[in-house]
Amino acid sequence: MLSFTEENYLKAIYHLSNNGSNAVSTNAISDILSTKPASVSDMLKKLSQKKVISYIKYQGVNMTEEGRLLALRIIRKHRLWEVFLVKHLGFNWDQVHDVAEELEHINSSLLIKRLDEFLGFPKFDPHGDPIPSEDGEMSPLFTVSLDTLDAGVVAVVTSLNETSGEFLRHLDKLGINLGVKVKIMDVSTFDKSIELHLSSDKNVMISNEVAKNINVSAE
Amino acid sequence: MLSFTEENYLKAIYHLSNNGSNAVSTNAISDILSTKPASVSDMLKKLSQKKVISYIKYQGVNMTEEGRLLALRIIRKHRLWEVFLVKHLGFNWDQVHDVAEELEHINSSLLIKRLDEFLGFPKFDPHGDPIPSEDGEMSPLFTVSLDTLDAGVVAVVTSLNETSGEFLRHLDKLGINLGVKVKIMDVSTFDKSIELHLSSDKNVMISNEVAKNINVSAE
DNA sequence: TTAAATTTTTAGGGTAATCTAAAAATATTT
DNA sequence: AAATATTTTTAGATTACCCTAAAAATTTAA
Repeated sequence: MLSFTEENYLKAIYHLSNNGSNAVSTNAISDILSTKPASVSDMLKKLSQKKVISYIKYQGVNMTEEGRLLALRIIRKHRLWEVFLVKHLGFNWDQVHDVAEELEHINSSLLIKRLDEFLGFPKFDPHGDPIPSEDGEMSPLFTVSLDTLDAGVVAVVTSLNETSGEFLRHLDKLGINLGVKVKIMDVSTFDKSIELHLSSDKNVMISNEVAKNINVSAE
Repeated sequence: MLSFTEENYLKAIYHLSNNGSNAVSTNAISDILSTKPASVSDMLKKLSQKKVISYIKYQGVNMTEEGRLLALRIIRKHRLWEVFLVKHLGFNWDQVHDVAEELEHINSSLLIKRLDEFLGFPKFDPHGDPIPSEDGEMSPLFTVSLDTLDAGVVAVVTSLNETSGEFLRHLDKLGINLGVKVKIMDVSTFDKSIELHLSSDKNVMISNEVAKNINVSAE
């Protein structure tokens, strides 16, 4: 059984390792969790003893299969709660993250089983990210980031690489949401900023930086 | 802002003081929370500094108005979640307590506002206990415990004084639930055990001990 | 009303998670 | 490949919560 804090470390490591494949550095973890590298070193020893990561001093961290599964269970809970908050409690997609961050640590397998059922076994959360099954399986997303597409291509926004409130509000202002269909009108040769035509019939300009953080499935 | 643990102490004190009216002893708190009296003494100092209780050494604890309100907010969350678990996730009334005990500490006023709305502003939880409003108001329950009634009286089960799984399962076996109408058939002069006639047309015997823990509203 | 029993508090420690400062290992640059 | 810079770890403290053992206050009983 992992503590609240241990669960947060494990989740951070999972995200940084992209799905458990890469090794993760101490500093990267301390950055994400806003703790000091020294604290991370301490925690890595503990998680290593609990066999959820494999850890060689100075060599970074890898997840064990057990750790990967535990992380996916937490992510499953997080994303199911997000669906509940948006679909049933009328939350906005940029309001759910912090609350889901708390709810994901509630421990009750019955609760999650029933919540999943209640929600109709959703496969994706409100940001378009896939919800892992109880044994860690996920529907893959075949997506690319907006900055890789050429003029003329039509695509649908499916997920984001940035979840800060600032970024989400910026997108809201532009009228860009999950599920919005966009057409690439022009890619500037000057700074690679992109002109988009939205399904709302509006044209907007986004910087290359913004485009990098928007994932779409091309049609 | 109170910690998870501080919230649990405050809630325990609230319950023991019946709604903030009586003084509460250190031992009573340590019993309920399964900690040692020494730990309680430590915590009382902290809660006193935070002005949620008033505390004079060796004299027991009283809640401040601020503390009473905070306790009621936690109880409000607990009971709203219980309604959600039973009404929407199909939990049994004897399965909700532990999960609600975790959910009650999630901090988001928007979440609770929306949950209340989603549930249709319920006034009572699945055990028949009243749900406090945001500013601590509750619908009063005019109830008596079953052991105070005489033969011939008809009443409806509205709440319980015991919430242990054992007790709840015992009642389930007997066919006694919230909302069940009971008629007192006989009160034994030997051990004060009571024969009940249930709305299901069954007759059952309950001990005086059990009767003491069942509250009813007499008709 | 004094002695005994009980309750409550203090003193001193332990563990989990955090920190700062300094040391050790690794990586980069010249 | 030696010097420098960066990353990571260790050492030593701090805070929150909990413990045991002993002391102090209060309550009960003889």
